[in-house]
Amino acid sequence: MSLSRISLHLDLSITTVSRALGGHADVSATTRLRVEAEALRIGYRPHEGARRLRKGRADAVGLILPTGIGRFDDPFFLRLLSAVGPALAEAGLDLLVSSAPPGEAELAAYRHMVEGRKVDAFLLARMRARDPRVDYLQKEAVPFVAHGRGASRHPYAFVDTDGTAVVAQATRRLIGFGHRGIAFIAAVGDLSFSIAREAGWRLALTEASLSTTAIFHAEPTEAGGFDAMHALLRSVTPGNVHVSAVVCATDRMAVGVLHALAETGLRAGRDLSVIGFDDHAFSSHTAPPLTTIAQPIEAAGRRMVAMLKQILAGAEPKTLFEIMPAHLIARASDGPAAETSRIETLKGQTR
Amino acid sequence: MSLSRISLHLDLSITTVSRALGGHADVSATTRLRVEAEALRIGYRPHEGARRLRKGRADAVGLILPTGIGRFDDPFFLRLLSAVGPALAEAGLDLLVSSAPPGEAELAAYRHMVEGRKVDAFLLARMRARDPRVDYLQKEAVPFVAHGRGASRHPYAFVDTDGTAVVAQATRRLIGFGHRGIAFIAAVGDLSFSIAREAGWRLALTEASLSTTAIFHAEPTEAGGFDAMHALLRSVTPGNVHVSAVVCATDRMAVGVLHALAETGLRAGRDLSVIGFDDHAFSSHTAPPLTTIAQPIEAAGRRMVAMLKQILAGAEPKTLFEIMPAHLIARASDGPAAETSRIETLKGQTR
DNA sequence: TTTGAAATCCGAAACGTTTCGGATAAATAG
DNA sequence: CTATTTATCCGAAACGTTTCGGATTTCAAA
Repeated sequence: MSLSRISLHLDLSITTVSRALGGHADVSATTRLRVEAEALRIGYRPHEGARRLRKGRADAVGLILPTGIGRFDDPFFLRLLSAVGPALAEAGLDLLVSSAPPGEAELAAYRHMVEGRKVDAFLLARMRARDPRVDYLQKEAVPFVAHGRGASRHPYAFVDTDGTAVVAQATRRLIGFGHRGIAFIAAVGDLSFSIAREAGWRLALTEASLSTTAIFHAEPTEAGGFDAMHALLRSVTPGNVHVSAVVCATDRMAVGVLHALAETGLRAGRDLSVIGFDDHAFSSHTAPPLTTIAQPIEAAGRRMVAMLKQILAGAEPKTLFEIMPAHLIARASDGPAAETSRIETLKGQTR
Repeated sequence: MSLSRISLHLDLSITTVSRALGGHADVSATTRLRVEAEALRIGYRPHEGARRLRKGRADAVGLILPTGIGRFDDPFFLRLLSAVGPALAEAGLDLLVSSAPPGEAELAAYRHMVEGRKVDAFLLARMRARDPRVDYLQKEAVPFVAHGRGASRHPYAFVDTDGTAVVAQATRRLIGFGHRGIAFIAAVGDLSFSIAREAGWRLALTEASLSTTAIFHAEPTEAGGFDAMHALLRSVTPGNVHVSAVVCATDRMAVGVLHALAETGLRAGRDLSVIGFDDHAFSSHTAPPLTTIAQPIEAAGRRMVAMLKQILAGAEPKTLFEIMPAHLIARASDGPAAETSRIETLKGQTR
């Protein structure tokens, strides 16, 4: 109804109008101008459905948010979304979003989009070490770009933060402060970001010949960090490592740690050093303000879109990857180690 | 290529296959079964583009995230998205997401989806009192359901939280605690949720013949709350109202208030009562845990989708609305008023 | 037996786009 | 002046679906 409107009005064929708008060479400059003017005048927009039907692609990409405990309101995704949205729009790609808890429902959501030919490609976030999503998408040969990387049989396109390097750096900072017992609170599951960050902690500790036994696992939420800190406090008994610092896999966990600490009367930054990861908006407003690590989420999102465009244009996914640096933001939740472990003395006091 | 595959294999016409799958009455039970079996066998999925082209609708709804300072990583949107995603999927509707800062770019994003016929309807969040989005969509006759409501010439479908009632209740609680100077920290701009909440504060205060002059405006972020609290502290001079409690338009602002308070040495809950709104995940882990108000975001999202289905089925938008109750969650950031304003004594001390 | 209705099926057109393979006219080369 | 290239244009088909308006067969009512 629409290309034909222009063609009727200008007394041209539909073909010519289409090719004029498409920027093909076999239409004269003057007709192209006429067509463009008329298209503008009537506010012409190609019908997406028709174009997709004809061209066989959807010009859309899918993103499925992992919901479920601890994942469904992580600021990470919103930051990623708001970076990815405009970048995609500029590339003429639509973004189809759905959400599903990891597991069968999640794969069903991916299948739904793939089989309905709703999207040409996917953006994947929150990678897991062994990720069934990449197995599925590679089997179906639908392209994707991941944020994070796991241990996959076949390589894929990804952008990742160098969590290992920066957490090692943060841990060395704690060692430099004189801390000798440094715990890590990891996320449960095989979330690749947590694994990488844990590796950094482990690296710095073994470099300095310190123990890596003080590791705790919890949901990557405030409540998870809270529980993990309680477990840590319970686990400290004479003979164990004297933990005086904690690095957390995420800021949200660090907030829970701070809370658990405040409950006991211990002062974060003085009695126990705490470092987080993500530098979310609330992290500079905790008590005390959280020393944490900032990762370039928005830049990563834009880079992912750029890669996607390359893949859609025929580039080989395995050649596309980028590891972005993150940097430490020193605030007030860490500092020099006290001479004696405050946790120990606390233990002695309370029964 | 696909309906025809089935029709060839079963020696039926494409028409019959289509109507069998479509559940029409003019196809015998036995053929319907045969068709369904074959469809299942080859994993048939209708081509979305073709269907859209033919039926003239997109079977998709749009949601444009308001980005920009203070908005781009609000947990609210993620919670809304994760509720709305599965509900929409179940209704056979796709969700197209983009993001744009309020203003010209935002309207352009809406136009992009409308004019490309990418969506049949919209979900609107973060309503403003005078919202150019509703003007545009009503002018174009594109259906939508909003979360929140503003002052619009023509009524529209919405679900909203009864922010006024519950904030009034919270304010009365503070009055019951003996507070007489109760400030409100509102969000800048004409965000309808903030206006409604402010009205509740105003209502309870005038009921009790108390002053409503202590109102501050800031970005609805942690930093905004932090700044507003500083402004509040500065504004307290002998002769002014003695503020001993603050109700914040959002939890994120309350976090900033708590931070500013901690900096001065004042204790929230004892020296100054603070109440937030939203009950985000971090709110039970602040220091002290935040007394706040929980609103049913997920239920609201599902209700919005239900309304959308009704509108798409022909219901009149102005008949569809629901105001959902919110409830107060008492934690530790508020409590009885001290005899003398702690802020006053602080003022006296510091120079 | 005839007639009409009911049940079941199907051909063809249409949705709006892109593209293949020419067609026509003008310009250039021989 | 003819032959060939070049510049523009266009008809028709195709993408996969739904639906309109019959067509055919079957069956019961008259």
